[in-house]
Amino acid sequence: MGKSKDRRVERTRSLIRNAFLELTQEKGYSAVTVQNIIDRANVGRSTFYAHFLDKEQLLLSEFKEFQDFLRQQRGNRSIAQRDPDMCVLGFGLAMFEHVQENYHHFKALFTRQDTAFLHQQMQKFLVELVQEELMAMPRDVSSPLPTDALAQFIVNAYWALLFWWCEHEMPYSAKEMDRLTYVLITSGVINMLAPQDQGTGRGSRI
Amino acid sequence: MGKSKDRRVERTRSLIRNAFLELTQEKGYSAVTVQNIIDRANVGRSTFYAHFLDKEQLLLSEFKEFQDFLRQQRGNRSIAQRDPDMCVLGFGLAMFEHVQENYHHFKALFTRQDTAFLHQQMQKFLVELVQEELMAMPRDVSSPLPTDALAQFIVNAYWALLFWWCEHEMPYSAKEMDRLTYVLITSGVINMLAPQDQGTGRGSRI
DNA sequence: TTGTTGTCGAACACGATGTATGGTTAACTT
DNA sequence: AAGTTAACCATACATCGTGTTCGACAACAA
Repeated sequence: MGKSKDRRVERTRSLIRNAFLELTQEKGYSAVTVQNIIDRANVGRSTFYAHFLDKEQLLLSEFKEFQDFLRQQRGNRSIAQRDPDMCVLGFGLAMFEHVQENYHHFKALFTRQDTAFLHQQMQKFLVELVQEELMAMPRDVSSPLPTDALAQFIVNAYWALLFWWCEHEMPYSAKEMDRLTYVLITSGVINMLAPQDQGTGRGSRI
Repeated sequence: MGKSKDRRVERTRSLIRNAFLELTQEKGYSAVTVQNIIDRANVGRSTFYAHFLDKEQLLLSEFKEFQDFLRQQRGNRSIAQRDPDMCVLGFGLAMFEHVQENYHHFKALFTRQDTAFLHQQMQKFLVELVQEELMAMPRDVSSPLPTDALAQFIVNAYWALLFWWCEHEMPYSAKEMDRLTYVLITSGVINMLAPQDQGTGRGSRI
């Protein structure tokens, strides 16, 4: 199971998907119409609606693959066996690397203004993942900020730098970016977790 | 000058503006149509288009007021005479306070998913302001991250917490939020500015 | 082969957009 | 107070994109 049933649906979905990505790169998401897509894909109108409810659903299905990838990366490294230096966002490096590989798709889908709602969607998803990680860590209960706010902070920091990195054509390596983001975040976070403890800024443990 | 010329235009713009804000609160931005607005405002169709090019322009004109407010707040405190504890985002506190006052408008305009492009717009604007502040500060030139990336980080941190705060019906005071955000940011930022110097987390100077 | 299922393409109803026009009235001007 | 301006209204209209429906046909699985 899991394999395709009908070669036709495979073909059609692929045609639509490619046409969509092409057009999005060319004109930006909101400028692309369903008509454009089915013209480029050479596919009947009703066929499109047989596969996707919407232009937006098509986008989200694309975006879901990225989500699955990240969720998988998170699973790969259990919290216990993880390098302490990498523990703020276990899949942070993997995220930078994946974006680097799929640079053009990512830029088309995320860089434009008209896909801003994707950012929100993405951040919401990431916040959940990070929150789970945070909750699995031993931390001061009397911490001034609740876990979800902290997660929001961390995710936004990662996303901000990821976005900047992508907009500026990736001037650093994925590893450097992950490292920079990590340093930028952790010392501040340390203070939130254990206010009495003076963070050294090079602390390897949270 | 600066005053209104015609009472009619004042009245009409106000009617449209209010109808728009009401409807946005009720249905969310994207669900509101021009037809809805002019019905609620009891205004002719052509009248609407005589004042605004677009539904989007109407939104942006609303949003521009917030921008002007922040720019003004920044101007109020010159960088030199500012309390060192407040120097990451000079207008940070003012921003939290302003959002608190216009809570419902803010929530209607920024909290929904379909206005996500406003976030981007807003962050872009804030990044420029923060970047100016950063450049006016003495800092290590060999800093690993360029100024704009750093500004992006700071703005996203503020925005993330502002957003969280607003979504959770403001569980803390504006002052507390500003303080928390400040602490969360600075110690990490210190490390970026002067890597050799070990940040203490309570550093009062950048 | 036979029945099922994906696809085609054309047509259609619907809703929203933005423009144009000529008449009406309220607000400014003197 | 009377005259002038221009903001407003109602209506109509062309346009465009959407999402649905339907009968005919072709590819698929059994």
